[in-house]
Amino acid sequence: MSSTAVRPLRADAARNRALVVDAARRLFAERGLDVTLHDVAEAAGVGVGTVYRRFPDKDALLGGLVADKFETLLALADRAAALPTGREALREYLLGAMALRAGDRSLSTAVLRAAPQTAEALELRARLREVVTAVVERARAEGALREGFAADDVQVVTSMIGSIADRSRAEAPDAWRRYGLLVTDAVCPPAGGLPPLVGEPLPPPTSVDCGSPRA
Amino acid sequence: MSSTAVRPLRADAARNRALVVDAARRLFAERGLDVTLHDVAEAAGVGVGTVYRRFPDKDALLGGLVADKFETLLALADRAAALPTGREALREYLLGAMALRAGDRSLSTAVLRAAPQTAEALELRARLREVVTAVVERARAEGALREGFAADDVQVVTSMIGSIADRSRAEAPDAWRRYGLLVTDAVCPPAGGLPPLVGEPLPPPTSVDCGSPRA
Amino acid sequence: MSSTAVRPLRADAARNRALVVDAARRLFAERGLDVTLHDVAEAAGVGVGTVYRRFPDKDALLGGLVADKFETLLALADRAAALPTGREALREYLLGAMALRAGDRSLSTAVLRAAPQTAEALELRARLREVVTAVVERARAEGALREGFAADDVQVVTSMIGSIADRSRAEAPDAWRRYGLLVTDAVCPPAGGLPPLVGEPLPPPTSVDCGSPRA
Amino acid sequence: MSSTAVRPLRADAARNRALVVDAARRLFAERGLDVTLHDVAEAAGVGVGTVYRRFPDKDALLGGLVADKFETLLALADRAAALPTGREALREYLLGAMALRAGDRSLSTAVLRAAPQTAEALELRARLREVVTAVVERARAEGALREGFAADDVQVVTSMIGSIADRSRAEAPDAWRRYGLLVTDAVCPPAGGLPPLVGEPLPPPTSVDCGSPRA
DNA sequence: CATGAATGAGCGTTCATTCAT
DNA sequence: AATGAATGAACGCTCATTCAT
Repeated sequence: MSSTAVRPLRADAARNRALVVDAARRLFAERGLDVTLHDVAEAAGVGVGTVYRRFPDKDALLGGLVADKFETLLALADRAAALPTGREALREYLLGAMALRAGDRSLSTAVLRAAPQTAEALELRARLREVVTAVVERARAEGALREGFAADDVQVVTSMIGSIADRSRAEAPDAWRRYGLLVTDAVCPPAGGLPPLVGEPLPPPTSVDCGSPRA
Repeated sequence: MSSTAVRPLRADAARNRALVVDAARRLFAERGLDVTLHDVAEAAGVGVGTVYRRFPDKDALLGGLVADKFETLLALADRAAALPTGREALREYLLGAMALRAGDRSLSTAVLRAAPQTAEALELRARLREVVTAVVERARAEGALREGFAADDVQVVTSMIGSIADRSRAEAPDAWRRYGLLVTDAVCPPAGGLPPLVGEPLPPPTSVDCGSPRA
Repeated sequence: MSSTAVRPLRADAARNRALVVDAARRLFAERGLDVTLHDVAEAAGVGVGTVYRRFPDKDALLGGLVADKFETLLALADRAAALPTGREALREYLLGAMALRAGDRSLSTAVLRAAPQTAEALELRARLREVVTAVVERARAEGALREGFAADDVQVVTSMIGSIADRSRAEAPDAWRRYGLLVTDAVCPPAGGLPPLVGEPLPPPTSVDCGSPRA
Repeated sequence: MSSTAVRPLRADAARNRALVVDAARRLFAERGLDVTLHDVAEAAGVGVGTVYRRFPDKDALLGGLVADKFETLLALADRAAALPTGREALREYLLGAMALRAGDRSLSTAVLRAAPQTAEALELRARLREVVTAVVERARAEGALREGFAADDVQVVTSMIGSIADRSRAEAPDAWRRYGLLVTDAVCPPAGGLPPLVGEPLPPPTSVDCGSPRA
């Protein structure tokens, strides 16, 4: 059992690794994927070499963040699955996943091109998918689901809302909720009929439409 | 009226500008935002310097593409507005705008950061907004609109769908329609009740979610 | 005929290209192949980008120098071939090639790993080889050649002497001649019998032996 | 004698030094001078810090290898000196030294820039020189030596052949012998007259000539 | 005006060397 | 004394932008 256990990092190394990950998460969340590793290193207060010591390249760093994200989503899904009805569970998960996604730009802009093919990330993803599928099927069984909606659609609609959040994060970090609810209601309407939309429309930004601005 | 009229470009200058815009549109649509201006210049058959003479920087060039887009959208809106019911008109416009947006990667990924404060673009936008508002209000008057939905929400939901299209354009250029209809139905349900979703879910790409991949 | 003719470089471009080539030749000759292209650019008084505009990468620059070298060697071989006897011709070429090689470190240290597969260089090399083969065969016909020596051995012995020259260039730029003559005499002895070696031995440098020090 | 004796290293320190030297010799011989000190440390089973404790920098480590080499050469020279004639002895030593040199890339390519001013190395070198001088003088006395050839020329011609070996080690590790014999014959011809050259010419590598390729 | 040559900061990455543990 | 984490200058190379021709 001790053979595969990685030796724990030295105290200073662990601290620096955490600094790097924190800085990376923050910068990627704020500015998307075109932050440089020099930026990350500087924000973490370490040298570039230190970043490269922990992560073989930029994608590995991004991939590392992704694994964290999966863990958070899995915890969310487990909490949601514990709710009494499928409807509540699905709405809880959808809105929760959207909120997570809305809070972190890095995981959207382009990040995961080839990135996180780590065994860890893949396994977490598989487990997450199981839980989400169960939740979706419960909602379907209750007749609470838009006909034809599938478990794999969950990540798509989440992503969609994420792109809105990326646009408005700076001025109105919660503006995405108006659209998150619109879509959640479309997938799985609330028990008591559709309420009016919350909040205000996102004003036309600068142009007819726009994905996620960078830098 | 003559006071705002900029002096018309000389014939060859205008032709060059058009060459640049055409080339830029094509390249950005094909290859996303990381084409170099040398690529654009070469594709346009002009020197880089010529591109810079017409557009102060890369962003301005991207912005320049927007004006064209507005014209197309305006034509679409006019056609939609001619339909007999507000419901039909709004659904036509929404799905049409989504389709336009889905067909052009350049205008999504990161494009319009500061973008198109040209007088031309602003005026087109204003006119477009008027037509869309009229369409939305007709739908509202018919009771065909989700309560609280506003004209300014149109560009937001269009953009949302665009981000999905960006993700899947390469493998399944029409995959966005499944979600475009989901959202359109949420905004303005079809007359005969909700049909099942069309198509198949977009498979999870590499990760939990992802905005618009680049390059 | 004009279609394949490359358009002549603009005056400034040609001047800068020449500056780059001159600087590169000088630096490579002095310091071997580990000069950086920043060094070359600085020595040439241009920006790095300019170097990269003319030569796609470092190897291309090295390759360019190689073509020049072949031309010089070819001229030498033609001159040597015009001498009355094969013995004189071969000795002239050997000592001349050694001298050229001794004067330029760049073409030795490691340069031509993969480098000069340009059509130009290959053709020059082929022509050079023909002329050298003719010279070698004339010497063989005269009985002036060490038995078994082949035309392809010429470049090897030249290279050998070059490595000596690299060692002593700084202190005694002509010290290679002692060994160049030793080897030339071994390949093709002078008409009147072996004279004593010229010059003095290269003193043991720092160590038992040493190829070509770098930097 | 005790005054120059440095305090002996502690047993473990001495063992570590030996581990480092062994690993360095092996890696440099295999892969040339661009192995990193991390590679050396890892191969030695110690930390990089330990390497630096024993050798102030990379050059010093390379220099450290030289002392070993001198010991081997000294043993070779002693064996050669025991042969009955000066001619045999000199040829034995020359070809043996060339073979040693040909077998180890590390000691050639660039290695000994500032190298081995250790007392140990200097003393070994001095003793080696004495033995070699004696061998050379015996050959001279027998009339077996090219006129003017000096003991200090031995290391030069050895080095020369080494540079050839570096070029061909990968494909034909014994190709140097053709040239080693050519040079040995030029310095000290065999008793029965010059035989034809052995082997085949080294084919022109990629270019007219080339010292010691790296990596 | 159009051209494309020139620029140089900045990219991701490496590695000799230092120093806290 | 030994370790290996940390450092940061430097590498080859790119490309948005400027400016001489």
